[in-house]
Amino acid sequence: MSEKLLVTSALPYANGSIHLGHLVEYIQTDVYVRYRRSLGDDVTYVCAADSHGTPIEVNAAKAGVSPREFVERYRKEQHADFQRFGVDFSTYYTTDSEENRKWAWRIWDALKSRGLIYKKSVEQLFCEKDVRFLPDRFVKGTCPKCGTADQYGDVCEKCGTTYDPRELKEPRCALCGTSPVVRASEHAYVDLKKVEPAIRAWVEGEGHLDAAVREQVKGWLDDLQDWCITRDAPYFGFPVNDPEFPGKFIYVWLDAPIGYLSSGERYFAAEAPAGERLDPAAYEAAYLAPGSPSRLEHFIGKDILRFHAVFWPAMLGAAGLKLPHRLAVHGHLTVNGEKMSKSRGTFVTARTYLDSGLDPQLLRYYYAANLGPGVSDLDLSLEEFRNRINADLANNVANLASRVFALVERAGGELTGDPEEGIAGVAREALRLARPAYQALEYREVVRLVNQVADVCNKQLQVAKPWEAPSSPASRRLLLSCAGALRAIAVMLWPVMPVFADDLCAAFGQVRPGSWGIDFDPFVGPPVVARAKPPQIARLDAKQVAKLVADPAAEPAAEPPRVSRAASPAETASKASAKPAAAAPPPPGIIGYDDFLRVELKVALVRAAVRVPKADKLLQLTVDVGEPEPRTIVAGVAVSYPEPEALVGRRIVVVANLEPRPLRGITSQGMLLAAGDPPRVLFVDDGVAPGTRVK
RNA sequence: GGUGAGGUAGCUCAGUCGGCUAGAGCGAGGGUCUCAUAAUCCCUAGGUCGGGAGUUCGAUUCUCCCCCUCACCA
Repeated sequence: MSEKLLVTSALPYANGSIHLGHLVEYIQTDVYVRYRRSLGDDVTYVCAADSHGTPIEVNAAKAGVSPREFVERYRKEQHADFQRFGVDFSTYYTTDSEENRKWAWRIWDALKSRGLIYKKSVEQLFCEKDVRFLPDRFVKGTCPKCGTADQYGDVCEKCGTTYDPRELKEPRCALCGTSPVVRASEHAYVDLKKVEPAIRAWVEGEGHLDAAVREQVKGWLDDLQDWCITRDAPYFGFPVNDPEFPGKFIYVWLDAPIGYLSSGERYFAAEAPAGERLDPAAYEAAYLAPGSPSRLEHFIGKDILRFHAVFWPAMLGAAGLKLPHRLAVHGHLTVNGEKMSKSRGTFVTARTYLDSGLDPQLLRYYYAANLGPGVSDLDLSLEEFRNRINADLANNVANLASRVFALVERAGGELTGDPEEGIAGVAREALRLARPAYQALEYREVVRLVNQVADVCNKQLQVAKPWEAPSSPASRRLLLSCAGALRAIAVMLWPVMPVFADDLCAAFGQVRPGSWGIDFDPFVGPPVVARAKPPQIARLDAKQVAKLVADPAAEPAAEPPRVSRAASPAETASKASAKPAAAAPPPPGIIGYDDFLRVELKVALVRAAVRVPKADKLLQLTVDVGEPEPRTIVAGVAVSYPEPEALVGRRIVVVANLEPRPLRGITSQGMLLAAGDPPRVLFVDDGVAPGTRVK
C-alpha cells in the first residue's frame, strides 16, 4: 500500500554557498525520502533557492549583476553541491518564479478576504542618501545599553541586549555610512490572534511536532505578535497586488514557504516524467487540498521554527489548504564542539569537503549515526567522525563483507538453502525495527541495528572458523547466512549510503528489493555467489580528516562583509550569535573564572621521553593530547628522571594553548604541570583519556 | 528577567509507568585468531544517574527548591 508524499527541505537563501551545516538538513531529509522510496512510496522531494529580500538585492548590486543573475548563479552552485552529496531532489526551483508570484498573491488575497490583514503605520530608519528604509541588519551604531560601538540595529553582540534600531546611538547606514532619519511608512500586518485557535489545534495535533518543539511553540501562541508582511521599495521581490498598499513589496518570508507549493506545481507541470505530470489543478487536488490523499512533510532547522509553526499554518489555513502532517525540526551543526567559525577555520563548505577527497557517503553516515528526531545540535567532531567511520564502516561492516567475500570464493559454487537461525533472526528483527526507526527519524537507531547485525556475523565467523573448511556444508550455510545478513544491511543502509549499499548487494549476486515491505526476507533471493569485490571503506587517518578544517593562520578569514538577513530558510547554523563577553575586569591578583578558562589544561599521554643533548635539566617529551598529531614538549624536569623512559605511558597534564616556544632549538608546544624542587611531573589516573580537558 | 528543553561512565546516548549488582556503542588498557582493510574475537571501566530537601519500606526514576547548559523571547 504505497503512499504519496510531498516532502520539503527549507529553501537555501541564494546568497551564499552550501556548507556542512546546511547538509545536516538536506541529508536528513534525503535519507527519509530515500527510505520512503525504498518502501515503494511515491515521494516528491521539493526544494528551491530562496531568492528574494534586501540582502540579495544589495549583494547583487555590489557584484554588479542583476538580482536575477545573482540568484541564478547560487542556485546552480547549490544544486550541484547537493547532488554531489546524493541529495536527490525532484526539483530545485526558485521562489522568483511566475508560479510563486501567483501563489503569493493568492495567499495574500485569502488572508485579506478573511479579514486578517490590517494597515499600520510604523516608524523606521530611513537613509536619505540610498533612498531606502533600513532593515535592522543595515543599521550600525552604538549600543544604547553598554555603549559598544559598531553594533547592528537589532542586537548588541557585546551585552546581548535587543532593541529597536531607533534606539541605537549614532546610527549610520551600513551601506553608505550616513546617518539615517526616522520616517513613517504604512505596512500590512497579519492579525494572528484571530486564527490562533486553528494554529493551536494544528500544533497540538498528533505527530505534527516533536514534543519539545510543541511546548516551545505553545509558549509563543500564548502571546502572539502580529506579523508584518510588506516591505518598502527598493526591494527584490513580488509587488503587492492590492491597491490598498501601493508601491509595497511582499516580505520575503511570506513568499519563501509558498515556494514549497509553487515548486511542487512547477515540478508536476513541467519537470516530472511524462506519465506523471499533473496540471496545477490536479496537483492541488492531489497534494494540497484538505483531505488530499498524500502526506505533506517539512524539514527545517530550529532557527526558522516560528515561520513554519506559526505563520505557515496560518497562511495555509487562510488559503483553505491542508496543514502539514509533520514539521521535522533539527538542531544546528557544531564543528569540534563549537559553532562553525571562519576565523577558527571550522566553517566547512560543501566544496571543501568534496575537495578533501572524502566520500560524501561518509558524511551522510556520520550524520545519520548522530541524528534523532529532536532539536539538539549535532557535533561534527573530526576525531569522532574518524572513529565512527573506522569502527563501524571499515572495521565492522565493510570488513565483514570483505572476509565473507573471500570465503564465498573458496566455498565454491553457488550457495543456496536456509540460513542459520541465529543470524537470520537478528537480521530479520533488525529490518523489522529499522522501519519504524526511520519513520520516527531515529536514524541513530538504524545505524545501531546495522552494526548489531554485522557484529553477530563477525562473532559467528570467529566461532565457526569457516576458513578451516570453506566448502563444508556448515561453512556454506554460515556464509550464505552472512551474505543474507549483508543484504539486510544493504537494505537498511541504502537510504544513508545508496551507492555503497547497492554495491554491497551486487558483490554477492544479490539485488536490492524494489519494495522493502514487511514481507521482505533478505535470505530469499538469487543464489549467493562471489560476483564482484565488495565496496571498500578505507580507514581514515587523522591527516585526511584534518583537511576539512582550514588552517586559520594560512587562510585568513577574508570574508567580504556580506550582509545577511536575520533568519532565512536554511541559513541554519551560519548565523553565529556571539555570546556577550564578561564585562568588568577582575581585581589584580585574583583572576576571574573566565581567565582560568582561557588556560587550556589537558590530559596528555607520554609517548616518548628523551634527554635534550647538552642540557642538564631538559627532557623532550612526545605526548598525545588527543589531537591528530602528537605534540613535542620540552620541560625542565630531567633532574628528577635519570631514566626518562619511566615517563612513557604515564598521563600528565599540559597547558595546551600556550604559545609555542623554541628551547635549545626544539619547539616546545606547551608546558606540563610539575611541582617541587627539583620539579617532578604531576600524574593523572590511567582512566582519563588523552585530550580530556582539566577542570 | 520570562518561556521551553536538558543535565546518566572520557565521548555519544539508552533506560527506570519507584525496587535485585544503572546499560550500549565508541575511546582507553590487557589478551587472541589469521578468512578479512594491522581488521575480527575475548576480558577489563567501579559513574554520589547536576546539588539539596521532601514523599515512600525503598528514588537515579515522583514533588519542591537551587545550580549549570542550550534555545527562543522581552
